[in-house]
Amino acid sequence: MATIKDVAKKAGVALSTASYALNNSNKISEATRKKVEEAARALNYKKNGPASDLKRTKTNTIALILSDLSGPFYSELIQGVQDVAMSNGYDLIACNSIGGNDSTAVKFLREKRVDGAIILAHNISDTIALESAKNGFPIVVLDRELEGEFIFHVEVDNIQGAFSATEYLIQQGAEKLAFVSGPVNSFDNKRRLEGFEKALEEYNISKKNKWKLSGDFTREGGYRATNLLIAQQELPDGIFYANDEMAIGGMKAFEEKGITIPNDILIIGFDDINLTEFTNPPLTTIRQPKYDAGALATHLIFQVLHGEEIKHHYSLPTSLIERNSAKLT
Amino acid sequence: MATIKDVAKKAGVALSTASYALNNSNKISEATRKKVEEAARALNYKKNGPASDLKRTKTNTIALILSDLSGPFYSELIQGVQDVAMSNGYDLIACNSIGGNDSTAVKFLREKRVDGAIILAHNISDTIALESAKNGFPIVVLDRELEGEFIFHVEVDNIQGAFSATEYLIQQGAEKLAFVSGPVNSFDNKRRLEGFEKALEEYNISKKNKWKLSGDFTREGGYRATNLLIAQQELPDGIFYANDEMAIGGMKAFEEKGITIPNDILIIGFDDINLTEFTNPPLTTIRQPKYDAGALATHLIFQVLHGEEIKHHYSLPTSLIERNSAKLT
DNA sequence: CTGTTAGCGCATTCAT
DNA sequence: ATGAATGCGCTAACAG
Repeated sequence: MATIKDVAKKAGVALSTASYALNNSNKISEATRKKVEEAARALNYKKNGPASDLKRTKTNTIALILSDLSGPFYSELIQGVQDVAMSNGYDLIACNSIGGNDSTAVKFLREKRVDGAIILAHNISDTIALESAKNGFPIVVLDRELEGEFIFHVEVDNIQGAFSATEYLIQQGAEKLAFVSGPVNSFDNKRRLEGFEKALEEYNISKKNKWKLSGDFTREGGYRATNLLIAQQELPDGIFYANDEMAIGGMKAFEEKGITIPNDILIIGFDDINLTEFTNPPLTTIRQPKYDAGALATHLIFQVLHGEEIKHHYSLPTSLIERNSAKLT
Repeated sequence: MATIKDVAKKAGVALSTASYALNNSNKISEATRKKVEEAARALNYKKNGPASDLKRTKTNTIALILSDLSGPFYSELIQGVQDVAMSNGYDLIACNSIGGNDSTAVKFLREKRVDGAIILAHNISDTIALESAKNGFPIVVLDRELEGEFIFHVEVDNIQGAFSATEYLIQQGAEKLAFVSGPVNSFDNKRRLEGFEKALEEYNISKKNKWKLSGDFTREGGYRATNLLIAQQELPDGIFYANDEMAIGGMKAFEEKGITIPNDILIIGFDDINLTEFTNPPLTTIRQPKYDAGALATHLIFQVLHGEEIKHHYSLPTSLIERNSAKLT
C-alpha cells in the first residue's frame, strides 16, 4: 500500500507538502497541489483513516446505536440523523448493541472511534452510557432519562400522546379500557402507562388490573396478551396498545376469534409505523415526530461539539392519526 | 484521558506488561493481570481504537454499505450479516452511500477503517468498488456483477424467480402480461426482465412494448406506471411487478379505479417484503432468501480474510409465496 | 510556500 | 516476567 511518503517522493516534494496538498491547505501552490494529486492518483494512494484519526484526535463521524440493526427501527429517525450529520460534514455509522459489553456499540462508545453518539438501544446499560459520555464526546439518549454533564435527552411526549390516545377512545364511547404494555422497564412504556392512567383518572374511569396486560412491544406479545384478554370473562370496549406492533398482533387475535374492530371493540396504537395504514381496518395511532427527534438529537451533538451550552432535556409533541380502528361510525 | 501508560504506572508494571495483560496474552501471571486490570478500571481506561487499529493494521470490523440507511432495506439480510459477523468475533457497522464520493461509505471503503465490506448500494460506482477491493480487503457485492480478484458476488436467482412468477401468472390463466420494471440500469431489474421474457417465450406469449412500464422500484413509481397502464386502451390480465413496493403502489391505483384484484387482474410482486401479507388482497410474490444472502456474503468475507481460495459467484434460489393477489379461485 | 521534526497511543520486538 | 525501544501513517508546529 502506498503511503503519503510514497506520494511525496513520487511528486518530488516534502512529506508535509504532500499532506498539506492533500488536505486542501491554502498554503500550497496550485502547481504543486496538482503534482501531488497526480502522484496520489498514480499510486492509488488512500489515506489511512485510523492514522489520521489518531493524530487529529477526532474522527468526524458520529454513531447511531440501535439495539438491533435489523429491527424495524425508525427509518424516519435515521433520516433525520443522517440529514443533519451530512449537512454538518460529518459521517454517520449505525451500529448495533446486541452482544452486551462485547457489542460493536460499546466498542464505538469507548474507543474513540467516533466523536459522539445517539443511543436508541435498551440493552446499553446506563453505566456504559454514563461512563462514555465526556467532554468532546456527547451522547444523546432517546430511550431513557439520564443525568450527566455530557448526556442529553430527547424524548417524544409519551405522556401526552398516551393521554390523547386514551382520551380519544373515551370520546369515541369506550368506557371499559385496557392497556397492553411493553416491557415494564422500558422508559417509553412507563410514560405511556402514565398517560393512560392520567386519562382514566381525569375521566373518572376505574382502572382494572386484569386489563393491564404485558405484550413486550412485539407482535407476538400483543397477540398473546390479546388472547389473554379475550379468555377473561369480560371484554373491554377499548384497548390502548403501547405500540403498533402489539396492536397488529392484537388485531390478528381478534380476527381469529371473530371479534370485529371497531364494531365490537376500539383499538388504538402508538408509533405510527409503516404497516398501520395497511392493517384491516387501518390502525388509529399516535404518531411520533421521529424525523424531528433524530434531527434534533444530531443537532445537539454538534452544538456540544462546538462548545455550546445547551439544555439537557427536550420533549417533542405527538399527534393523533385518525384511521378506522377506533372510530365508531 | 488515561492511556495505557498511566495504567502501567499505576499498576507498577512495565508498559508492555500492561499491554500483554490487557490483551490476554498468556505470558502474564494471573496476579499481575489482576493488578493491571484493576488499575485500568480505577483509571477508567479505554484503549484508543484508532491507535490500536493503526498498529495492528486491522480493525476487526466489516462494513455493510447500504444506499440509504433509512430505506426499507432488508432486515433479514442484515440479520444474516450480523449473525455471521458476530460469531466470527467481528464487529459490524452499517454505513450509507448517499453523497457520492464524499459519502461515509466511500470513506470506509478506502481508508482502512474496516477489513472488508458488503455492498448493496447502487450509488457506489463499480470503479470505487474495484479500486477498493484488495488483498486483505475483500468486497462482496449483492447488487451487481463485477469481476475482480478480491470481489465476490452473491445474487439471488432473479431470472429463475421472475420466470416462476410469470409462469405462475400464466398457469392461473393470464394471457396478456405486463411487466412493471425498476430502474433500467439495475442489475436485479435486468435479470427479472430477462426471466419474465424467457417465460413469455417459453409459453409462446407475445410481448408488447406498451406493457413494459417503468416504475423505478418505488411505490409511487408503481402507482404511476399502473395508472399509465390503465390509461391505455387495453388492460393486461396479469402484471409482474419487479418488486413489491411497486406492486403496492399499483394496487392503490387499481383500487382507485375500481379494478379489483384478483378478479379483474392478477398481480404478483418480487421480494416478499414485510407489508405483503397486509395488503388487500395479500400479495403473491417471490421470496428472496435474504438472510441466507447476508450470511453467505459475510462468510465469504471471512473465508477470504483467512486466505482461502473461493469461487467468485454465488446464486441463491427464490421461492414463490402464494397469497391471493394472483389466484383465480 | 516548503522541508524537518516530533509525537498521537498502542503493540511488539528484543533484550534483559 | 519485564523494561526499553521501535514504528504503524499521519498531521501540524516550527523554522526556513
